[in-house]
Amino acid sequence: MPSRLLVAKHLAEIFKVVAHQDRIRLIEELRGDERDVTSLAEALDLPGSRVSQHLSLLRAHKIVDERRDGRRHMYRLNQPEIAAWIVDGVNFVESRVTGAQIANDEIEQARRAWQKENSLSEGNTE
Amino acid sequence: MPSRLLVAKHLAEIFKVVAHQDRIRLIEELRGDERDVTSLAEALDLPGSRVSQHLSLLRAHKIVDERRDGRRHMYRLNQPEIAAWIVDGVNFVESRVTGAQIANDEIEQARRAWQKENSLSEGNTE
DNA sequence: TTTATGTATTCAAGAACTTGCATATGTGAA
DNA sequence: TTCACATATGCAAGTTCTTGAATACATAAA
Repeated sequence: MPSRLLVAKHLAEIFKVVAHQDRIRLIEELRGDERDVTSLAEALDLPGSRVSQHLSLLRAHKIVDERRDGRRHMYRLNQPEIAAWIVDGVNFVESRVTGAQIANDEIEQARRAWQKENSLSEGNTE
Repeated sequence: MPSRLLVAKHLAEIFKVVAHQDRIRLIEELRGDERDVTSLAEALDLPGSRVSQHLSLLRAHKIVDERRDGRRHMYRLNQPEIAAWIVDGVNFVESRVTGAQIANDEIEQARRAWQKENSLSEGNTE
């Protein structure tokens, strides 16, 4: 089987895992520090079991790592660069969205916020 | 805060559109030139109607543009940078995949191919 | 010039499959 | 036991794929 097809398949898997509002927000929340499930559930305003389900998917795809601390389960990004990659996707949202129901202002604002915190957590320059 | 949620939602949409083996390959095929449906269907070894369905989704999300030439429908990437963005995603496949059923060799090979053709299409004409 | 024929592509409808979510139950630490 | 979280189950909702018919255009024949 041609390697292109295989790679396309695996890429599609990655995209599928990330292609969810809540999982994107989880990755967003995890940019900086590691976090426990309860704090993530509060931040996202979702039931803990749902957050746990999402995290287990992210974990299965090695996007996050888990560590136990007493009865808390701490999660962190396994590959922090993935957050930056997602931010790049915002560029396509922005141009795609012209004339749609979301204001470019809001996107710009959110992008700045992401990037600001991203560069804090990665400690790099632009 | 609400803008973050909105952006996450729109990002998720983009990811969903791209999160399919065949659509990724279509974007791949379209990196260089515009192409007609039949040639894409042959390249991907898929029935034309399926290719057409995928293209119409990509079109709906302004990822591709369509132009008619006689009885052919020519498609091209609306935002060619999206191809480069997808290539970046290969990095996550690669590290995620260690110990899985796909050889890193194959990924590396496919990535080189993608990037080579990408820089051709972005730098000069073919 | 109309009519017929072939070719390129889209559109539509349903079956098969996948994902998301709520709820309930299970596990291990304090 | 309670807290913090994970996992199982099952159904609703969404996606993908197949098939087949519809549209659009080009060309050739009458």
